[in-house]
Amino acid sequence: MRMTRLMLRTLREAPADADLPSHQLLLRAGLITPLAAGLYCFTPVGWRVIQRIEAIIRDEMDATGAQEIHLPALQPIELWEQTGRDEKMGQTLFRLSDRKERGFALGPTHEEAVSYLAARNIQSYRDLPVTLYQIQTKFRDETRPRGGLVRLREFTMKDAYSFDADWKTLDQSYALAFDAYGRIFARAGVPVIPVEADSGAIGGRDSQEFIFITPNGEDEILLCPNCGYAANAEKAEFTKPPAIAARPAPIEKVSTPGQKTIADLAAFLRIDPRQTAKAVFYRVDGKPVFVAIRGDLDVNEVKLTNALTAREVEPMDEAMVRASGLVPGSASPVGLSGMRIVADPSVVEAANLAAGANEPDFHYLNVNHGRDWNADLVAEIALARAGDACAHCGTALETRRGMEMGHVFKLGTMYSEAMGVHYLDEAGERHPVVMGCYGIGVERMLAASIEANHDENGIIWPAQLAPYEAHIVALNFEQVAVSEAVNALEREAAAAGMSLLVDDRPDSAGVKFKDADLLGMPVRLTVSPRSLERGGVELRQRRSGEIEIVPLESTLHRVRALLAGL
RNA sequence: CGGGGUGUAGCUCAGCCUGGCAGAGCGCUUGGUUUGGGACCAAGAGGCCCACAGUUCAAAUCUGUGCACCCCGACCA
Repeated sequence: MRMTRLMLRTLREAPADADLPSHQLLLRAGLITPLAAGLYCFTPVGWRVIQRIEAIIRDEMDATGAQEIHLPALQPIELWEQTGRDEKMGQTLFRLSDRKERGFALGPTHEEAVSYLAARNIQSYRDLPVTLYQIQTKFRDETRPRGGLVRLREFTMKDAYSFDADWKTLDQSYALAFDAYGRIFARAGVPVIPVEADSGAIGGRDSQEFIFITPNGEDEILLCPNCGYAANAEKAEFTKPPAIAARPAPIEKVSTPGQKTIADLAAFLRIDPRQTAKAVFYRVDGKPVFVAIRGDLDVNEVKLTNALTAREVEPMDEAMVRASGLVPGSASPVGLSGMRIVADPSVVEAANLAAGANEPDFHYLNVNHGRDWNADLVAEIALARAGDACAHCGTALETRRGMEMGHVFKLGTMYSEAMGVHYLDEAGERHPVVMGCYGIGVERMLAASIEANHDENGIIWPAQLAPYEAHIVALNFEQVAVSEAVNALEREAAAAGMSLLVDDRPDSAGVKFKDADLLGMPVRLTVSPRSLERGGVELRQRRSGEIEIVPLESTLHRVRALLAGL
């Protein structure tokens, strides 16, 4: 492709509203153009990269025996009502209606649709196992799109779904997908680590995320430097610091003027925060819930949501706090009525805790669960933090930020039961199919690859993502010797199925070199009177900056050899 | 949805406080000189100053209300 024909506009400066390096470079290199929040147009060069990513995904998915399909993005709302997810997805689901006022939704994911398809094509154990996948547009009315291509409202997802006769063979299907993911991300130049994750709105049992560790990520990951345990903060297990042992003593009310936070209270009473009970209030699906946890710990809202099998958990607003008769800063589970009390085991097992007295400026000492108050539900709801002990080996956990690149779930039978995906076994008995699902965000992968592969001058494409295999910078293109050399390279590349980007613009050398660095092709070939005089073409590797002069005849051969090694 | 920020040329931004002709650099067009790291000269094109309402003789500027976009938190690939 010649740049004089290519629709591409590079920018010297990054638009002011771009923060992430990937977002800035995508805009500066002219790969995308914003249309609205969370919506981007892809230019010819940008789209080529998307297609390269999709090609890698297809290659690796096909290699596992998965079969590509295509499902509609536009779906009748009844499909979502069948699994109850029209409710569960809430505002995230884009809804619309047709001319006859029939309700539709734009698919944010495709478990329902694929189950519909599977139910009509899978009948016998002989049809199993099977894994289906598609690369398709998803629509999510995100509360906050962000980071350029990191979080979009319309995006492309590779979503795969496995169908098995039982959990044992699901494990095999899951392992196949898991291994394929490792290869896909490696080929795209995105280093990832698998971490344990919560399964969220998709549901199911085991689930793991492939996380690209980057300070620009949205997720918090806890890592054990010793045993390698890795989990999303919302899921992470840890060993809590032990409670301070004590024999139950009589409850006692004390004056604590102005002491509202745990830190204040502990300092005022000269006790360890572990000897206090913390009260946090939540609005759970519209109802007030009182949550008690030991003072040195924090509540993990995802764990809380799961423990309550709730749809929505949010901090209680002030109006509800007041209406509930709670005294912020001195709230107490003792004598509390009118709302559910959820407690972390830490606060149930500890003795003689300091807790609020539900009266401003007063706290109780020696509060004991089972004697002074009772929880309606005791569940592990503590949030793991940096420095907490690894549940497996006791080493202090570390935290990192990360970007979720892919997510794999063992769904089990929840969708197959709701959608009627059954098979008959050898004995003629009917069973729900056991499902798994596996997703990758295509645009996010592009963003992550740039995050992982760039320098101050621009993008450095991994060989398999590069929109063109080499970037020819032609200087003095009007000179016959130069244009003939370029023509020869183009003819040879076409015959060999290689793609070249040829800068045949009349601009100055500096402009062309800057653009070549910005656009980031792994190999730059400079063809100029000077290079020809020196014996051919100047070949420069984008990542290393290494330069060599190669004879014209062997240039593409050399390029191929280099790309194979990248 | 809560908190913060920003809306002026394709991009980066001045101008706004203290109301009075719409600005600069880059980019774009034309002509010329250049051609190994964002060259130079000359001449141009390009604006509903986010929208609406108000105050005023007069509004990019002051007031109000919306809207859009970005960033931080609750959701997800």
